[in-house]
Amino acid sequence: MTPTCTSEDIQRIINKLKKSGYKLTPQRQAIVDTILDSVGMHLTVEEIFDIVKKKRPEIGLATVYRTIVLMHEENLVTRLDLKDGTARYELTREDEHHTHHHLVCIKCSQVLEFMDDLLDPIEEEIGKKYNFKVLDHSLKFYGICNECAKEETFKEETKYDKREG
Amino acid sequence: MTPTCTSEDIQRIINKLKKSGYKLTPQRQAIVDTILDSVGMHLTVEEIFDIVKKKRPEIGLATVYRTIVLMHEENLVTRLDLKDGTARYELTREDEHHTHHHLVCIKCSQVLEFMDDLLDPIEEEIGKKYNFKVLDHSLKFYGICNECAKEETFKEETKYDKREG
DNA sequence: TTTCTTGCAAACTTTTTGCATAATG
DNA sequence: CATTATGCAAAAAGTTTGCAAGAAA
Repeated sequence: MTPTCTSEDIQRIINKLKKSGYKLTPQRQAIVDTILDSVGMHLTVEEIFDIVKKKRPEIGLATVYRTIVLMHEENLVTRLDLKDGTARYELTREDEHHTHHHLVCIKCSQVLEFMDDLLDPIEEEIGKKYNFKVLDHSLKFYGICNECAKEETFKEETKYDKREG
Repeated sequence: MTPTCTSEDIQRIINKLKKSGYKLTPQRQAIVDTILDSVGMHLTVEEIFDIVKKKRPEIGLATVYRTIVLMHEENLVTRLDLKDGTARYELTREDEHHTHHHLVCIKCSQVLEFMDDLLDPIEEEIGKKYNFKVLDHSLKFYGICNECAKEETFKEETKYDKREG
C-alpha cells in the first residue's frame, strides 16, 4: 500500500527537471530527496522546509515554495487539500493510471490511501453524458477510521468542517 | 440539474440556526439570501461579501466570514476547493443522499455539477476492506469541457496545477 | 437586561515577489 | 559568461480575533 521509492524515481524526477531546462541545485536535490523520503505523509511546504533545514540550515522557505510550485507544474508532485488550511503535497506516482485516493478520518484527521480503478466506468459514462473529456479524478471518502470507531461511539453532528464537497 | 431554491430552504436554514441558539440578524438574513440566490455559482466569501454589500453597504467582511463559518459548522453550506487559492461555498442540498460532485475544466475553470449514486457500492466495499466507516465522499473529475474542446486541440502537458489528488 | 452580534482594525497565516548576490551549465 | 536560482525581507492574499458599541430575544 505504501510504496517505497526507488532510485528510478529520483532519476525520473531529475531528468524531467533537466529536460525542462531547470538547473539542479543542491537545494532542489535536498527538497526532492525529502519528498521521496516522505511517501504517504502528505507534507505541507512548511513541514518540508523544516525537514530540509535540518540538513541544510541555510535554505530559505521561499526556495522550498518555488521548488514545489515548479515540481507541481511538472506534475512531479500532486497537491492534496485536507481542509486544515494549508496545501499538502505528495509524490506523483508514475505507475498509477490515476492518482490514488484518500480515506480521511473526520475525527483524528488520519489519512489512509487506497487505489481503486472501479471509477473508470463511471468516468467514461459521465464523460459521454456531459460531453466532458475526463482526464483525471479525485476521490475522498470521509468517515471514521478503525481506531476512532473503537474509542468511543461517534456523535452524528459535528465535524462537518473536515469535509468538502 | 441546477435546482432552484424554495421557501422551504430558507425556512430550513433559519430554523436550524434558531434551534442552535443563534440570533437572526438582518446581516445573517442577507447572507443566507445571497447563498440561496447563487446555487451553482460556488462563491468565495469575498464574492458573497460583494453581493451582500450592494444591499447593505454597512455590513463588514468579518461578519460574512463569521456567518459562513457558522453555517459551515451547521452543515448548511459545503466548502469546495477549486484550487484557485480561496475556499468556495455552496448551499448544502437537503434532498441529496450525498453531496453532488463536480466536473472541473482545467482550461477555463468552469465547474459543472452532477449527481451520481454509482459510488455507493464502491463506498461500501472500501469501508469493509479498510475497516473505515464511510459517511460521505467527495468526487471531482478533471478534464476539458465541451466548449474548450471545440476551441482548440488540447495540449497534453500544462495545467496540472488545476488538479488535486 | 442579559447575551449575542457587529464593525472596525489589527493580527495571523500562508504564499508570492523584488532585488542584490551567488551558483549552475 | 550568460542565465537562472537563492536568501532575505517585504508584500499580498485570505482569514481570524479583540474590543467597544449596538441589537436581538
